[in-house]
Amino acid sequence: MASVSLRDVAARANVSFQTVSKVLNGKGAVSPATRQRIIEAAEEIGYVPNALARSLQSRSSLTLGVITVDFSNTTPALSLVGIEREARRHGLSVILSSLEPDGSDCVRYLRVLMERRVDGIIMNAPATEEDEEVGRLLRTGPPSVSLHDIAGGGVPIVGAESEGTAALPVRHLLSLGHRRIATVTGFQQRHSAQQRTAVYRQVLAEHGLPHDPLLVEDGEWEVEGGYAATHRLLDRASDITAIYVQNDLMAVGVLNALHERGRQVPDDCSVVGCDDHPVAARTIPPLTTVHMPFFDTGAAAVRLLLDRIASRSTTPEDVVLPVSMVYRASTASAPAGR
Amino acid sequence: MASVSLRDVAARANVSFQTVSKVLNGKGAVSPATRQRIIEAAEEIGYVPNALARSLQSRSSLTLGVITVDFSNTTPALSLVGIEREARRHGLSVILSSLEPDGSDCVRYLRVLMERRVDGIIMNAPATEEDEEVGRLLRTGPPSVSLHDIAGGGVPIVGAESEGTAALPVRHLLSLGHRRIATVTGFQQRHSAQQRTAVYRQVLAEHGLPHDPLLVEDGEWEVEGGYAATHRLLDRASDITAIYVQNDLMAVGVLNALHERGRQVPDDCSVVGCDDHPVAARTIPPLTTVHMPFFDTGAAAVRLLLDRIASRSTTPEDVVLPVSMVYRASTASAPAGR
DNA sequence: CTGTTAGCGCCTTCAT
DNA sequence: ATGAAGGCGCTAACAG
Repeated sequence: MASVSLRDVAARANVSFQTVSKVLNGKGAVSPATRQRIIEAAEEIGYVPNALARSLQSRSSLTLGVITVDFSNTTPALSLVGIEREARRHGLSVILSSLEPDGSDCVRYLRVLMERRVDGIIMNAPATEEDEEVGRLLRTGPPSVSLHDIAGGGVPIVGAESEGTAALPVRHLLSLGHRRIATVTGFQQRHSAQQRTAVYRQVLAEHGLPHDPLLVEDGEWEVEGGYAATHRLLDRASDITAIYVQNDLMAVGVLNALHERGRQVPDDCSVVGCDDHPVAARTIPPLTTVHMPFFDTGAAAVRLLLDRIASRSTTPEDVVLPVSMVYRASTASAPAGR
Repeated sequence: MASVSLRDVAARANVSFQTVSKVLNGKGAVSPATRQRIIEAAEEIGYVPNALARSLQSRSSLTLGVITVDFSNTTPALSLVGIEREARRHGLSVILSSLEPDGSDCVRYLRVLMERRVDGIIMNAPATEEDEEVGRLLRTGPPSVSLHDIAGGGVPIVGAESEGTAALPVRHLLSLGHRRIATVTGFQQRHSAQQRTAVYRQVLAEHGLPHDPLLVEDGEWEVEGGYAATHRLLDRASDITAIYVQNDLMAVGVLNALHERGRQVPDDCSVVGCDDHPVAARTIPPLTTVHMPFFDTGAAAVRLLLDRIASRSTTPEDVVLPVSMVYRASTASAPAGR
C-alpha cells in the first residue's frame, strides 16, 4: 500500500523514470529489451499508476459528475445506470451526488464537483428546475447536460418527447370511448407534471371535452399519493370511467384504491400509467402504460456531454427520445350505458 | 474556466502563493489586513481550489469507491443512497461503478478505483461472492467493507441479520396454522438465497415438518420469475396454503399468478415477502413482509469503513443489523379442513 | 507575519 | 533510444 511510484519502478529497472512513463503509456520508442525489463519491474513491485497525478498534469480527470434526485425510485435509478454504463464505455468514472428532496444542497455539490475538476456534469434534479444560482453555475462551469429544465437555459436538455408522453395515453382512452377521464398528476410544481396535465387538457379539448377540475388530483408521484388521490376522485366524481395516472408507482396505489372501492379494472374503470416500471407488467391487472426510455436518456446524455466536451460547442442542442404505448390489461372500452 | 490557481490569487493580492494557501485553509497566522485582501482577490477572480492537486499532496482523495450490482432494483439503490448520504456527511465523494450481471468486470473496476486512490471501497456485489481474485485485491488494496460475502474472507461484512430474515416469516406462517408452506427462492447461486432456504428448511424441521422438494422453486429474484415459479408450484403441489417469497419483487409476480389461478389471498393462500419494498404496501392485497434495513446498511458500511481507515485496524468485525416483520393483509390463518 | 525551499507523481518537450 | 529539465496546483516545513 505504500504507494509505489514511477521512480520506484525506474530504480528497479535501472532507467530514468521518464522512460518508464513512456513504456507504461506506450508512447515514445523504447528498445524491446528495456521495455521488457520495465514491465517486469512494474509487475514485481505492484506498480499502480496514480490517476490523481496524471489528471493534474493532463488537466483532465476522466470523471463525470452526476447530480441526481434520490434514486431509490426506479426511474431515476435507470437513468443513472444508463449514465454510468455509457460513461464507463468511454473510460470515464462517475462521481455521484444525490440531492435532498428540496434540492437545497445542489449548489454546494456543484462546487465540490468543480473543485474535483470533473470534465462534465449531468443533472437529473427536477427540484432545481427554477434555481437561478444552479443555472448560473452550470453555464459558467464545466460542460453540462440536464435531464430537466434549467433556470435561465443555456444547458442542453436530454429527455423523452414530452408531448407524446401525455397525449398517447389520453388518446388511447378516448379511442376506447371514454369521456369521463380523470388524471392523477405528479407533484404539480414540476414542469413535467405541469406539461402532462396541460397536454391532457388540450387533448380532451380537441375532442370537445371541456376541462373539469373535479377530474384532476395531485398524487405527488408516490404510491400512497396515488391511493389517496383516487379515493378523493371517486368521492366527488363517481362517474369517471378511466384514469390517466402520471406514473406507474402512483398507478399501483390507484389500482389498490379502485379495488377497495369495488371497481373492477378494466371493466368498471380503465387505468393507464406512465414509465413502464418493472412492476407494471405484474400488477393486478397488468398495467397499460407509456414506456419511457430512462436508461437510454442517461446514455444519450453522456454522449451529448462528450460531444460538447470534445467540440467545446456551446449551442444547446436538445435531444428528444421517442416514447411508446405498452398495451396490457388495465384498459378496456368504456362501459356501455353512459 | 481557464483554471485560476493559487498563484493567480497571490499575484492579485501581492503576496506569495503559499500565504494564500494558508489563508484559504485557515492554517498559519496571517495579518487580518492581508487575509482580507487575499479573500477578496480570490473572490474577484473566481478561484476554485483544485482538489486533485490537494489530494496528490495530502495523499488522501476524500473519495470512496463503490462497486455495486445493477441498482435499477430498489433494494441495492437504497443501500447506495445510504452510502452516498453518509459519505457526504463526512465530506467524502463517491465514485460509482455498477457491474455487469455476472460481475466479470469487477476486477477491472477495482483497479480503476485503486488508480484513483480512493480512501476506501464498499462492495455490494453478490455476483462476486466466490471470486478469489476480487477477494485478493480487496485484502491487499485500500480499506474495504462489503455487504455480501467475500471469497477468502478478511473483509468485514455489514448486513441484516440473516437467520431472522428467513425465520421470522416462516414462524409467522407456522403460527397461523400453515403446514404446507412453499418457498419461492432467490437465485440459488447467491449465498443469501441459500441461507434463507436453509433456514426455511430448518424451521420447518423444528416443527416436525419434513423437507419436501416439491415446495421449493427458484424465482431468480425477479417479478417474472416469481410469477412463473408460482405456476409451477401450483401445478405440482396444489395443496399449499402459504408461500414464503424471498423478496417482494417476486411476491408481486406470485400474487399475480395466484390471482390468475383463482386463489384468494390470504383466504386460500397466504403470502409473505421480504424486503419491505415501497410497492409492498399497496399490492393487492398489501403484502406482509420482512423489513430489511437497506438504507441503514449502506450508512453503517460507510461508518465502519471510516473507522477502519482511521484506525488502520485490520480485524474484520462484522456489523449485523436487526430485521422486523411488517404485518399487512396477505397472511391469514390456514384454511380449515386441511 | 511572510516568503523560501521541497516535494506529491506524473507528463512533455528537448537534448544527448 | 534514453535522460534532463520544467511544470501541473497544492501543502508542509522552516527560515527570515
